[in-house]
Amino acid sequence: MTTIKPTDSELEILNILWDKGPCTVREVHEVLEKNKDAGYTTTLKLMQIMHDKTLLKRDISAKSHIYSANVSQEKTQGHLVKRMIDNVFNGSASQLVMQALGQHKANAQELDEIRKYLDEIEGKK
Amino acid sequence: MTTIKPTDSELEILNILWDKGPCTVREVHEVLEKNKDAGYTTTLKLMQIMHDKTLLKRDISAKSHIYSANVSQEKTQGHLVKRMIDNVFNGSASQLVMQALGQHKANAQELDEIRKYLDEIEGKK
DNA sequence: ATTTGTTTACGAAATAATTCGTAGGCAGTA
DNA sequence: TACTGCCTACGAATTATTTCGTAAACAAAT
Repeated sequence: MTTIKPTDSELEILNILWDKGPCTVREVHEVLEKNKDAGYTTTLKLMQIMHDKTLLKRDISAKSHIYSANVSQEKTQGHLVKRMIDNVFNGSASQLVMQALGQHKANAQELDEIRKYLDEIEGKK
Repeated sequence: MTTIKPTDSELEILNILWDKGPCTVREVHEVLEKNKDAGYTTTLKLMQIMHDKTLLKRDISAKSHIYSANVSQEKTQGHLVKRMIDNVFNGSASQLVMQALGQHKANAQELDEIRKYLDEIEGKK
């Protein structure tokens, strides 16, 4: 089993690639720069390392290499949530759910979605 | 604003202290040993560092110092969940909730608790 | 009094993550 | 051709985290 455990910096980059699709280092870097200041080669190096770890794949046929995520957003989110349930909530998903809802007030539509999802789960039993 | 961001090792120790209350290093270490092997002084050092960071407080009146958590479990869980919502789920708590429920099948009782909690939230509007 | 065991403190090695300087390649332009 | 700008690769410094060896203090037991 492959354990997906990106660092915070890696996650920032993955988020950009999930959002925008395949990008050059330059494009990723420009998005990152909006929130923090880091040198271009720092971003480059990070993405190269992520490629080594197979978190990213790349197309090097052109001069500017094109990187894209090699792990799905859903699977990564799933892994991270599972880790949090185990390490922070002693295995209780419902505890996490309640903390999440308490933390960030969801709107009525979101709450409905969740209800529907609960029905779905319960229906399957 | 104090940002609570314990590392994985620190979280293991906090979990023990939240569970058992104030403990000596020895007591914490014995629990840790069940799951991994690490030297006693490693645990000691970690707890000293956590004390420096004010994650723990301690009573040094006796020879064996007594450590306890200096951050509440609830608040820490809250911070970590918020971080995850922001960094991994683009601010959508409901996305996290659904991933959590998909990840770890909750039992009927847990689902009920969640429903009740949803009602509570909605009732307040 | 000496030994034994348990404790803390300290320092430093080992590992992991982040950052960036510099060099070399290559394309476009003066 | 020579200059400029942008790209990758590489190596290394920096910072954070984890690990542990060793020494000193102290109490209990021999």
